Amino acid sequence: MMNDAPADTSGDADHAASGAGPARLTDVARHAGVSVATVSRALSRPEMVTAATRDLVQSAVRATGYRVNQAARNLRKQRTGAVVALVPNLGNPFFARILAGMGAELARAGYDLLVGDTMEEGGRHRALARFLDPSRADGIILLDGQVTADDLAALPDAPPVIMACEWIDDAGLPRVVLDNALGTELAARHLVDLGHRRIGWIGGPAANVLHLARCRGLERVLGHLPSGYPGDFSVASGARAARIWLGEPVDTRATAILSFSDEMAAGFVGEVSRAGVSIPADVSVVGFDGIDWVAHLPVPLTTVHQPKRELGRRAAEFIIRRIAGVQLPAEDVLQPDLIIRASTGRAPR
Amino acid sequence: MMNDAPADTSGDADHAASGAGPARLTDVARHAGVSVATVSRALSRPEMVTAATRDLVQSAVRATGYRVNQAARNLRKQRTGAVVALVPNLGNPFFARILAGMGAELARAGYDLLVGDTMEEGGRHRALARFLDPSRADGIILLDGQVTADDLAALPDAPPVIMACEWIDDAGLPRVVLDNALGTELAARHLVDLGHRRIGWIGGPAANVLHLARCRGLERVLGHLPSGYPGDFSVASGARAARIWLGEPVDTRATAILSFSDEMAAGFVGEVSRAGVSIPADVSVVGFDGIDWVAHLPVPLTTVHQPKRELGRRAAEFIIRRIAGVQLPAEDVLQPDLIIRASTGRAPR
DNA sequence: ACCGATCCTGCAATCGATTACAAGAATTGA
DNA sequence: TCAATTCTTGTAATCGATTGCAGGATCGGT
Repeated sequence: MMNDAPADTSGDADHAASGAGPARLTDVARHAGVSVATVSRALSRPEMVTAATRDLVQSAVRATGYRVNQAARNLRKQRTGAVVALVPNLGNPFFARILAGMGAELARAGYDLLVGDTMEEGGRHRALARFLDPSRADGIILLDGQVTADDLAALPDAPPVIMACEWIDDAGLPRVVLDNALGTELAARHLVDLGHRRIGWIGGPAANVLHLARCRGLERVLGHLPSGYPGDFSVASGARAARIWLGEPVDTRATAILSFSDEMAAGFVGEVSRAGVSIPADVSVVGFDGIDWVAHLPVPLTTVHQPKRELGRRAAEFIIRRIAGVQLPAEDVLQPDLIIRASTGRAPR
Repeated sequence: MMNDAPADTSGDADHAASGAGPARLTDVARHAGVSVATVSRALSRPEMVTAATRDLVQSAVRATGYRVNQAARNLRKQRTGAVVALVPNLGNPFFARILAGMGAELARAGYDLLVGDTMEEGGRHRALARFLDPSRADGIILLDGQVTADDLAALPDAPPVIMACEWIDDAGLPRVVLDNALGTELAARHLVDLGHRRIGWIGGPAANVLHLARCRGLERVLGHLPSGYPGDFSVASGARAARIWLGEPVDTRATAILSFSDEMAAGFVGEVSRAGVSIPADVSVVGFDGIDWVAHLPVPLTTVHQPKRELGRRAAEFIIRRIAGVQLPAEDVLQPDLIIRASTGRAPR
C-alpha cells in the first residue's frame, strides 16, 4: 500500500504549473481529457490520432510543460539513447576533434554522447566494465587499441562495439580507420622525391597498432625500415628524439625525419631550431595528423593530414547503423593526404 | 494480459547462462533462493542482510552474470547518474583538458559524463533544451558564457546548473573560474618590469566575459587599456593580428604583445618570425592558458598558466556537492601563474 | 519457559512511458 | 436502414529495481 507516493494533496489539475515537480504523462492526459495512451501516441506517432486530439494534446503539453521522462522510456523500450566513446586519454586534443564530429552526428540521430576515459584510475577494466553495459549505452565506440579481445570477451551481454582510429587485431570488430600505411607512404615518397636518402622517423609506443601500420608504409617505400627514434606521440618525446639526433655525426644522421605525430614533429623542430639547425635547409621534417596549429609554426609543417572530424562522423554513423541491426563492412578506410608546407625541402648535398 | 512478455518458454533456471538476455534481479533471486528485495538489499546495503545471505547472493550474482539495469534504477530512484558538460566547441583542445579532469572526478563519484556541444546545428537552444532535463542528467556544468540567463529561465524543472571557466553575469549561477584579471595583471607587470612601455594585446570576441576580465587586469596595471588587436582565441586570428602589427611603424608599434590565448600568441609568433622579426629581441610575447606545446616552440612561450585539469576537477566537485543539496559558495576562484620562458625579454631601446 | 526487543526477510506498491488487445465510434456499401 | 469495415481511443500489463511495512525468526533476560 502506497508507500512512497508523492505528497500531492493539493488536488491541482494543472500539475506542472502548481510546482509539484515535472509533469507526467498522466498530467497531460488529465489536462487534455484523454487517456495516457492517447497522449503517448499523439506524441510518438501523431498519424495514429485525430487531428483534433493531436491539437488538444499538443496544447496540454505546452500548458503543463511536459517533457518525456527518459528513464521511464528507456526502461520500457529497452534502450538508452546513448553511445559511449571510450578514449585512451580524454585530455589529448587529437581526440577532441574526433569527438566533435562524433557528437554532432550522434546528436543528429538523437543519441547522447557519453565519454569514458580508459586511463581512469582503477585501470582500464573498470572503465570497460562500467560502460560495456546494455543498460548504460546502446553502443560503444572504442578508440583504444590497448584493450585486448579478452577484456571484451569477459563482458557478456555487452552492447555492440566498433572501433575507430585504433583497432585490435584479433577481435573481429568493425572499424573506421585511416589508411595509416598510405599516410607514411605519401610522406616517405615526398621525401625521396626531394632527394633524401637517409630518412629517420620518430615512432609511437612499439606495440601500438598505428605505430606498426605507419612503419609498414615507410617500409613499402624504402624497401626496409630504417632506424628511428622511440616516442609516444607527445611533444616532449619529439624533443627527446631531437636531442639524440643532434648528438649524431652530421654526415651520417638522417637528413629528413618522418614523425608519427605532429606534436612530436613540433617538439623536434623546436629543439633543433634552438640548437641552430635550420629547417628545411639542414633537415626536413614531416608530421602526421594535420593538427591546426602546426600550419602556423615559424616554419609551417609539412604533414600527413587525417580527416579527424570526418573520422568521428563516420564512426558515429557506423555505430548507429550497427545499433539498428545493419550488417557492417569489416572496415571503413579513410584516405589521408599530404599537405606540403615549408618544413620539407631538397636534401642537403 | 501478457502483451509483450519475453518469449522465454525454456523454463531455464539459470537465466543468464541460457543466453536469454541479461539476468534480472528475479533471476538472481531464483538462483539464490531468496526474494528480489533481499537481493537488492544484499547489493546496495550489505549490512542489512546476514553474512550467509550475502554470500549466497554474491555467488548467485556471479553465476548469473547479473548487472543492475540502470534505466530501472534511475526510474525508481529519480536520478540519472549522469552529469552533462555543455561546451561551446568540443573540438577546442582547451576544453579537452578540462573535460579530462572533470571526467575523472565524476567517475570517482559514480557519475557518467555526458558531453553536449552548444554549437551543434540547430542553434544553442536545441542543445540546451535537450540537456537541461532532469531525466537526462542530475546536473549541468555549463562552459559557455554565450548562453543567456533567459535561455536558462525558459526551461522549467531543470536540474542544477553551475558554470565553469566562463560565466553569465546576470544569472546567479555558482561558478568555478580562473582569476582572469590576475592573469593578465601578472603578465602585464612582468612586461612592465622588463621595461616595456608600449604594450599591445590580442583579444577574444569583444563581448566574451574572459576577454573583458582580461582587459580589466591589463588596465589595472597600465592605468588604462591600450589599443589591441581583435581576435577569437584561434591561431589564425593571432597570425592576422601579426600582419597588422607588421604593417605599423617600427618606432610606435608595441614592443610587447599580451595575447589572450596561447594559440593566438603562437600564430603571432609564427607570422612575425617568418617576416624576420626576432623574439624577444624585437618584440616580447606572452600567451594565456599554458597549453603544453607552446613550451616546445622554437622560442618557448612565456604564458599565464591555467590549471585546466584542476578547473575541471573542481567543477565536477562543485556540481556533485550541488546535486547532493549542499549550499555552494557563489564562486570558486583558481589562481593562474605566470610561466616565464624565452619569448619575453627586455624592451628594445 | 516465556515475553519483549531485535533482526531478517518477503510482499507488494511504485517510478513513468509504451503498446497489445479490445471495445466503441464512425464510415462505407448495399 | 443495417451490416461490415475501418479508425480511434481506452484499459491494463509491462519494463526491472527499490523500499515501506509487516510477519516471522532469533535472542536475551529473568
